Amino acid sequence: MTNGRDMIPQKQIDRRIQEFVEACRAQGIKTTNQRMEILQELARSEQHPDAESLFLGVRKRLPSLSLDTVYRTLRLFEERGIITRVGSIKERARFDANTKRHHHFICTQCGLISDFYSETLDRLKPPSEVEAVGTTDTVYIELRGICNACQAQKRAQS
Amino acid sequence: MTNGRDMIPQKQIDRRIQEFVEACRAQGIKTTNQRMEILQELARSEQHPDAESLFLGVRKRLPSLSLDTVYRTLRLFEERGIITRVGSIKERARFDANTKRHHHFICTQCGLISDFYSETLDRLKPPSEVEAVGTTDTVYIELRGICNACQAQKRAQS
DNA sequence: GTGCCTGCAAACCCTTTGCACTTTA
DNA sequence: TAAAGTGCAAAGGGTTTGCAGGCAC
Repeated sequence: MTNGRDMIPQKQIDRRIQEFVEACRAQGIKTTNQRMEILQELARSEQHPDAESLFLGVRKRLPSLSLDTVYRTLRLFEERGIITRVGSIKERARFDANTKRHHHFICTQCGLISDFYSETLDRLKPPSEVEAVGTTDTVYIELRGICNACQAQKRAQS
Repeated sequence: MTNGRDMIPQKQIDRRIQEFVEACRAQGIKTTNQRMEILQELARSEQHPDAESLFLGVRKRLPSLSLDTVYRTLRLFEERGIITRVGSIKERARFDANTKRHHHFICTQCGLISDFYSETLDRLKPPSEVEAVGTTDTVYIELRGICNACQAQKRAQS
């Protein structure tokens, strides 16, 4: 592998793998070859790859790997907080006809989406260092949490 | 239809429809019954509905409506800036092994995702009015724009 | 009347799942 | 060796598309 701009220092990756092995021990997850390689492939990239890219990359070293193992592994890692998913919680597409500038609160439990308005957030400027990467058109902000209804329900259950 | 809490004043909807008709005239889009009804259904709701909910709602008034017309209409409206989609630009899931607190810049043209760090953004607090809806766990921020490579390419073309 | 729009049905793509076999601890 | 993990193939769910007829302009 060449030292292209999408490379993370090997030292950092080793530390990440070390953390991972410990996390697995602590959580009772088996540290299989497949999982190690998938995590390493992800940790090594700065491209925020999708399941298929990871699959293609890891398969060079592990030709028997199957795509569904990649999906299963990523889901497992995400559930355990070992990795994160970029962007919104994936669900079906939802739409909005509100043309006034606004932001969303999203309940991670029931999926409620609620509009709110905030001049402070509207005025938020992207940090200048981002200019090195590109020009920002919009600052998308999403508050994620638990709505009052879901909280009340939780309290009632306990 | 009852006056539940998910209702938007009819006056506001009428204004929205009026805007829509004008936008269609201006852009040379036909104002069909289906489109009017779909937009009205969306404008009337505060639930940020998905394609299927809209389909079920509109079908009460337009029984011949098909689900793919709803999809086509929503896509058209979105392209023309008449409505917006909640959450990230929908594409396949992409993952991240970076465990340091960070944010993303996303190029809306090529899909590049780039990490950046900002203490200002890390410290951002949700506006207090959101407490009326629920408790915020995380503030998700995404900068959307055009990366330098895509800009250079655009310039080269013109 | 012309060309955009619609409904229908089938295709599509990403992701998930059931099952039998394999591997890890 | 017991339980967890894997590969395979097939299903699943949301979304898109090709086509023939229908409708707005």
